[in-house]
Amino acid sequence: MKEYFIQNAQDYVGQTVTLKGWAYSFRKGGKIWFLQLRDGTGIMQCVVTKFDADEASFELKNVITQESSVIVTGEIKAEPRSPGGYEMLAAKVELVSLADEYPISKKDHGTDFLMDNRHLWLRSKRQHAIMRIRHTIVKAIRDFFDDREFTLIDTPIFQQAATEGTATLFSTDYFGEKAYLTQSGQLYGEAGAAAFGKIYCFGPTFRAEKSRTRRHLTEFWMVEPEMAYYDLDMNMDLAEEFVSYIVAQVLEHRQPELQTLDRDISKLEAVQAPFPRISYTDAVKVLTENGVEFKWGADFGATDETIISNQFDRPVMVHRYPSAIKAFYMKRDPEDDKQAMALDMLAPEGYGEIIGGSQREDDIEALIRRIKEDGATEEDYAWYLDLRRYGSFPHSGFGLGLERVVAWICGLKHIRETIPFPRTINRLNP
RNA sequence: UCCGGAGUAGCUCAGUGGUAGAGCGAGUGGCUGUUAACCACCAGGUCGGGAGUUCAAAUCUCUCCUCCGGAGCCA
Repeated sequence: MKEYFIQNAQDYVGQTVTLKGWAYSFRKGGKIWFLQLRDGTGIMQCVVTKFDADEASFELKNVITQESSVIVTGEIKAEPRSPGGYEMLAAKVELVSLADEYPISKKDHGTDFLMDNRHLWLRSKRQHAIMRIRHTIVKAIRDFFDDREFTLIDTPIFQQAATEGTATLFSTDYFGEKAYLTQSGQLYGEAGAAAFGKIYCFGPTFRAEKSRTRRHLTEFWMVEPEMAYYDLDMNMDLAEEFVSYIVAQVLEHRQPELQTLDRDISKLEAVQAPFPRISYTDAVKVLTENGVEFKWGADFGATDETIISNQFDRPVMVHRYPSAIKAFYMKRDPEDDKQAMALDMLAPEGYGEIIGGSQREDDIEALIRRIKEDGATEEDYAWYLDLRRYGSFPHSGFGLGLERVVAWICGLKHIRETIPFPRTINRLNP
């Protein structure tokens, strides 16, 4: 059976087709009514008149409600007066199911109300645009790595130990044993890199931090590539190529959606490699020059990140952070032990950190020393240390937070709109 | 955890001691080109919960709850 979708309307001009969807909105007149039909791919204006449609179809105007499911058959025409440029002259409108009074009207609603109705809110134009851009970003991520000799290695969500030791994790009972929901797949990714050379994992990540800001979710998606024989510079080369590719793909495939969101396209078009790279030490100078009192050794706060990223029109990579504020597995700078071979990528326009990564420590003695400094034991990291014991190798990787990238590319004020069903400190439902 | 803000009709809000309000949405009627349509009519309230002050509390006081924003922490 032939299926017809609204997004392909230009191919149907002059044809009589059947569209299946929901009544997004309508205007009712005495002898004519307009039905905006939503089918998940787009919105089609259907014109139902007393003369062109059968009587039962026309009289539906007296009963149909917003979001009722309907099947409409009619001829597609190019029509400049229609919002989408095309419209259907309906011959038949079949009511599949009459909807109860729909909670979401076209007027303003508060975010909390909309989030309580997130399962319905997803039907709206704006949310539709965001989710389709998210989809394109996910596809770009997979295509990018799949086209560059990376192998997908899925890493476990239940983990026995924290990856970085600092963050608060969700714990759960695992048949009498304590297990944590993953904070990162990286350690497993390193095992993958030793087996396959270049790998990536891409899945949900959990943080139990009681963060309450527009940049935080308790459950979010992270993609983490890990590359054998990559040093910090190669890591940064890959990261900038990766992010420029994602932005380019969205610009190529999602112009209407960006327009729906009123996104300033020129800001995205500026995102071209190479990205500026500055050391942590230079970033501190930038802060000092901007009147911020900042001591070398501290971590950047949200406003510090904004000041740094505002110096540039594209993402900036800050590298060589103080080792004291970075994780134990990051390689130390051979030229200065106080610095770790870490990199953070800060998105423009104040969207903050979208990538965190590093060259990994490949010296087993240095690694053991740091594990002990953190109060852990060699046994805790037995299998991880094996990776250094059996053919240690220089390697690097990074993690990119999907939702922050979606928020940035879509120009959203809050990260909670970037994922279909956000999980935040105060939201577990719907 | 800390700091700040909010809670009144289905929704968005106004209402600072004296009879509970508006717009939108719902309902009814009208309209052959609507784009958040328009016109007319109409229904709709535990003012977040509890306690207190007062002749009188949505309004003042105390307390609890819920939500929002920010800090910290992070992608």
